[in-house]
Amino acid sequence: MSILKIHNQNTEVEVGETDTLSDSIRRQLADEILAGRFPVNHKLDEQELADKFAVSRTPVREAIRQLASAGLVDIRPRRGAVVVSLDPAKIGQAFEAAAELEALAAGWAAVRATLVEMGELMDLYEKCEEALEEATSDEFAAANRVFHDKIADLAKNESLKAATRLVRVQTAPFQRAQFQSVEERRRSQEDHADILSAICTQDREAAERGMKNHILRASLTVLRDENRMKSKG
Amino acid sequence: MSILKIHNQNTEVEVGETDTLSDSIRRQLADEILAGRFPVNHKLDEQELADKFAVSRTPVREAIRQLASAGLVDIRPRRGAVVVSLDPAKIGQAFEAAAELEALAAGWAAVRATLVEMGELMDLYEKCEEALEEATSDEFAAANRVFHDKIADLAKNESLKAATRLVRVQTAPFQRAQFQSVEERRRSQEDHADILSAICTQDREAAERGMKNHILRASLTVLRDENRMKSKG
DNA sequence: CCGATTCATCTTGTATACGAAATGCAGAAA
DNA sequence: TTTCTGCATTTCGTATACAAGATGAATCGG
Repeated sequence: MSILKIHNQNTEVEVGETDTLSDSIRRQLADEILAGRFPVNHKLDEQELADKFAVSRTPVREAIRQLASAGLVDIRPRRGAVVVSLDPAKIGQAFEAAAELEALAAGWAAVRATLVEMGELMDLYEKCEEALEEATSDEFAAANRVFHDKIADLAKNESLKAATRLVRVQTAPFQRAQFQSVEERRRSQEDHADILSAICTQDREAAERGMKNHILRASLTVLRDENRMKSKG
Repeated sequence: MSILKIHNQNTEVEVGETDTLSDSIRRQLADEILAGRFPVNHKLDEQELADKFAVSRTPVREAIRQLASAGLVDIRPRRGAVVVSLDPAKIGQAFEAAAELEALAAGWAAVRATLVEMGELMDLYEKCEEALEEATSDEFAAANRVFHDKIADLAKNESLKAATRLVRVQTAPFQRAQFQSVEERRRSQEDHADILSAICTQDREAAERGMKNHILRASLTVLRDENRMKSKG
């Protein structure tokens, strides 16, 4: 039942009481990969990482295996694990899929959310609003994520939520850069307003459409930036 | 030639060439769980399984971790892993999500498949046709799965395919019983015909609708059977 | 000069050992 | 009788040891 073992809301990655070393290392490695601190196709040497974290190879191995399940690394038997190469085609597919899955969730949320839950979603929308101007881009990104997660909750389908999480991992490395500009945040928040109102009026179609457009638009922004970065240097 | 094979003489462990022991054990455990040979909430004792497969705890541990990532077992740190309990609500959600994801895939397949690929899909359809009458229910189920997998391929989106796979794991235990009756196979094959023709005429809407109906109808059949089984025994 | 082969080395996969947390039970206290 | 506590046992998490495949360089043959 607790697939939500991973609470990423706090930025701290300390070892909790109930947590195991493997979990801690998995989180730290995931963070590093998603932050792009490992180059693509970088080989993850078990012994090297064990030394780095001052543990034995065992928890490192387990962490790497879990990262492979999450789609962050690729394991070739007896030849080690490498950070997955996210070629543009795959990235595009991930955003495309994410748009559909989150749109589906928004649609279901529109017809399944209770009034109380709508209120909660509004609260989260306002949290984003507050983070619009003054907060750091990471803080806004966090508020943004909470908003989206809430919608996934309101869809009331654990399987869809799990699927969404799976896909979102692929797109995560690129969303980091998204909210650098206040402009982009404002556009994003406008979309959120549309989606929120669609959900609160139980307008399923509008919710779906709004979320799909929201993600596709953001995807295009991100991918264009990515391309510009590449061609520049 | 490998000592591993000699070592495993007395067991059922099959070691492929590229495969690792962990992989082999993961597959076998997954099969057993999906076949319902482990009761729900059954605790997976690492040492016990290690003895059963005549290996050490290490590969068993890795296998269990991967099963957890696949959503088949639930690991509580320091308290072991148990086969997940699939309460009816969760199962329903899984079918619901599967219907949407596969419908999405069918829709994309309709507008993205090449003529050659349509031909290949037709071939797979006919494989199902052949398996309709004479084959065992497991054989038909296999052909059925290949057909669905092909559609997922034709959607040309790796992320969606991965998401579909994730969700399908949850529904797999129940699809086993589905094709026991020839009647049910015929209904299923009728649906396939509709979906196939929609894809081959590039009718996206029809493909989506057909697939969604197909899966929802099958889901209802399965779930009703499940309920009957329960109330009877 | 270039390619294939062999051997040394490195890395992964698996086994085993050990410490620590969880579980279960017995016995005491209320 | 019930519940709490303390201990013994079990099982898990991690460390370490060992075996087998992969990697790469040096050598040999063309």
